[in-house]
Order: sequence, then C-alpha cells, then structure tokens
Amino acid sequence: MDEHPSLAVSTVIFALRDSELWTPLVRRIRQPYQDRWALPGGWVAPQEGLETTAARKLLETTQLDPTYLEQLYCFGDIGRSPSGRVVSVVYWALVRPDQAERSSDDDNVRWFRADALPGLAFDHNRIVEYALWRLRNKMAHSSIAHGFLGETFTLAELRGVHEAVRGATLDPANFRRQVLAGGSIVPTGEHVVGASHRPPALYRYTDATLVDQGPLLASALTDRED
Amino acid sequence: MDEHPSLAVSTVIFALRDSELWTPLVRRIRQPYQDRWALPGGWVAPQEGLETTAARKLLETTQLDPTYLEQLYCFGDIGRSPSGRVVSVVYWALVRPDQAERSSDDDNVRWFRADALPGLAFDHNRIVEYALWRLRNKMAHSSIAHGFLGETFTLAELRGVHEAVRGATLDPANFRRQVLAGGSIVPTGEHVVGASHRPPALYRYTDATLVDQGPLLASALTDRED
DNA sequence: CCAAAAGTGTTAGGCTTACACCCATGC
DNA sequence: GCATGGGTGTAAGCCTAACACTTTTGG
Repeated sequence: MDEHPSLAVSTVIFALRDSELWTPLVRRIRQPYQDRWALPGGWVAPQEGLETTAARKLLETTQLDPTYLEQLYCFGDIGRSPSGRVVSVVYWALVRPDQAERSSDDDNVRWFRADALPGLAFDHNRIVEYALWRLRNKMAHSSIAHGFLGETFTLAELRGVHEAVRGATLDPANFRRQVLAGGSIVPTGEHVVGASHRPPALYRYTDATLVDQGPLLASALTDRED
Repeated sequence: MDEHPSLAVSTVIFALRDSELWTPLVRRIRQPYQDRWALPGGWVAPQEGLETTAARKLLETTQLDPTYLEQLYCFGDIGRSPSGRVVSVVYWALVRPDQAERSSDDDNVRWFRADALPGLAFDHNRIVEYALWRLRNKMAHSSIAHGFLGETFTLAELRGVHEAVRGATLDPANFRRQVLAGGSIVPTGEHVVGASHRPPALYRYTDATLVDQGPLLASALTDRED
C-alpha cells in the first residue's frame, strides 16, 4: 500500500506578444523524450506546497515570476509516462509582456505560439490545449485579463488582450461601456502622451478585483506562507 | 529526489433528497482522526487511473455508482494531514435518488445535509465547500442537473433540482421556455399518470448532451478502458 | 487641415422577468 | 365543479450589437 506514484508539478505559461498568445517551453535534458520540448516543472519536494513548487520551478527554469497562477488539473493516466507511473499536478500562469521579455530564448528555453506547438513530450500537447480552453473560458467570465497587463493600462490595451485570446475583434464603444459598467476598473486620471492621436486615459483594477476561484482563494491567501 | 508524497483519491458525493442536497460520509476506522467522518477515498494503486480509483473506492465504501464524476481539485498543502505529507486528488460525483436509497446509513456510512456538516477529518470541510461552489457554478452554465435525474423526468423535477441547488424558486413558465429553447432535452411523448392534476409530460436528455469539460472529455472517453 | 484613435449617442433586436390566463386530471 | 399543478401568451424592461458621430491629439 505504500508504493505511491511519482508526483510532479508542471506549469503552462501564457504571455501576449504581438496580439498573439505565446508559451515558453523547456528542452528535456534526459530520457524519456530527451531533447523534446516540454512544460517547465519538476518533482514535488516533501516539505513544499504544490503551488509554491510550481512558482519555484518556473523561476528556476524560465526566470519568470507570474502575475497569476492557478491549478489547472491533475493528470494521472497510467500510460502517460513511459518511465513509470507519474502523476502531474499542472498549473497555468500568466505573465506580463515586460516580464516575458526578460526570459529570452536560449538553447534550453524557447517561446512558441500557443496555437502552433511542436510535438511535445508526454501528454503535454493535450495539457496546453486544455489550458487554452480554460483561459478562454475564464476570460469570458472574469477579469483574468489583468494577469497580462501592468498596473495601469488603456482600454485599447485591455481590449487587445480580449481580442487576442478570443480571436475576434470587439467593438471599442461597446467594450468600453461593458467593462466600465462592471466596476472592476477605474480611471487613474492620467493619460498616455506622445501618440499621434487623442491621448487615451489610463485605468487600473480596483483592489477588490479578484479572479473568481470560489472558496479556495480565501484560504489560499492564508496558506501561502512562503 | 525520490521521496514522493503519499497520493490519495477522495470523492465528494451529492444527491438530492426532499429538495435538499445530501452527501454521504464514511467513519474513519484508524488514526489520524479516528471515528471522525470523512470523504470516502483511498490510496492510488500503481496500475489504476485516478478516476477509476475514485469510482472503485466509491463503490467499495458506499455501494454508490455515480451518474457523473469529475475531478474537483488536487489538495496538497503541507500541513493537511498530521501523519505526513498527503496529496489528495479529489473528485466530485452526482448520484440519482434511487441509487442513493440503496446506500442506506449504517455504522460506517451516514448521509448528511451538505450545508450542515459536522467537523470532518483533515481539510474535508473546506473541500466539500469548494465542491458545493463548483456544483452551483456548473448548474448555472451547463446541463449538469442531469446527474441527479433518471433517464426520463418531468420539467417540474428538473426545475426542482435547479431550485434545490440554487436555493431559490424559479418561474415554471420561464424555466420551461429556457430549458426547451436550449435544445438539450426533448419530450419522450409519454406522460406521468396517477397524479391528482394534469399529467406532466416526460422528457429525456438528447444524446449530444455532454457537460462542458473542454478538451478533457474527448480524451477521457477513450482513456476509460475499464 | 488631416489622419487616427479616443470617446459618446442612439437605435433595433434579443433575452429575461413577471404575471395573467387556459388546460387536464383526480376527487 | 373545484382544487392543483401543467402548460401558453404577452408586455415591460434590461442587455447587447451595430454604427454614426464628436473629440483630441501629432504632424
């Protein structure tokens, strides 16, 4: 009864670049699937929480510090790793463009367009697909777009995030009204200067803007004592 | 690097009785939390899928065979078990009233009202709370109510499910129109007889009615080869 | 002045809500 | 017939989509 499966943590990371969704992958340096691209991750340490492990591995392998991090799913099919039973708790994360810049491509880390990935190790293609589906879902029902943006942003930038993720253009007028009526963002009073047109107002999210994760979030905030 | 946490699977089960949500719990027969009520579950066997484990443990401990079974969340906080690191993959399930009848209370299994549970073992109170939140969420956006019903049902029964879970009464006329317009149910042509009022029509879900789980479901159907 | 993007106004149509009303059965 | 719940009709109001229009900047 004490023969437990190996327990791993991996993370799907999304960032927005040129109105496209991109995701960083790491090259596997050992068998199985040596030299194939895979999600960043690693084994769960005995004295480390799952989300903490995800964040740490992310930082170690890609230098990224996400603005949003949420559990995606736990994958545990028996055949998913050729080298024995592995159960993977997978997280998904959003990073801002400026953070993504800091993690430039090198021999072991490379960014790919999220909808045009190569053949990945294990069942990681399927996992990214599911993460994409979840992102699109969440975008429609919550203010998750915040995770892609800085502290302040214009309505056009916010709209750009929605358009990129949903893959459709949105009416600027209606988008403005809907998002302002929602009450989750407020104008800072500042404006962008230097563009060759009318300067757009800057906005920021109100403090109360938390992505809806239900009862988990409240406890998660107190649990994180890293 | 090979010292992995213990991996368990547990399940939150919901059934509808007297327009209330009920959930069965099992009595712990060993330490820690001996004699406390807890979610049914057990360790993951090396050669068994996670969902399969959940279904098997469910049947073994409560004699229940759910009509719906979905992964809820993976709980892995370091302090959640006093007897060492345990990571629990938790599922949630729906059973029909007639199935629930078969699993009567005994010394080791007892049904509780889902919104009035005693103090459970481990972090199981928190887990049930989250499962309740997920159920209510899913009820609003999908045809998950099917899981509580038999093959055929009246619109009043379907409405009763929604009312019980949402905790509010619904306009029968509007409910009828909305659910029929959705196209996921069709009349069987039969009617209930024997009630002291106009006999209601029976309906059933169309074959195409699958609860929206995104890209996971398609593969899940092929993976399940039990 | 002109181009371009910000921001406002307005209208049509769809969906939700509320509630009045009719229908079919057992007693 | 009458009480009860099944089932239909309908109008008000809200939300959304579409698009015309005005505003403000740099060149």
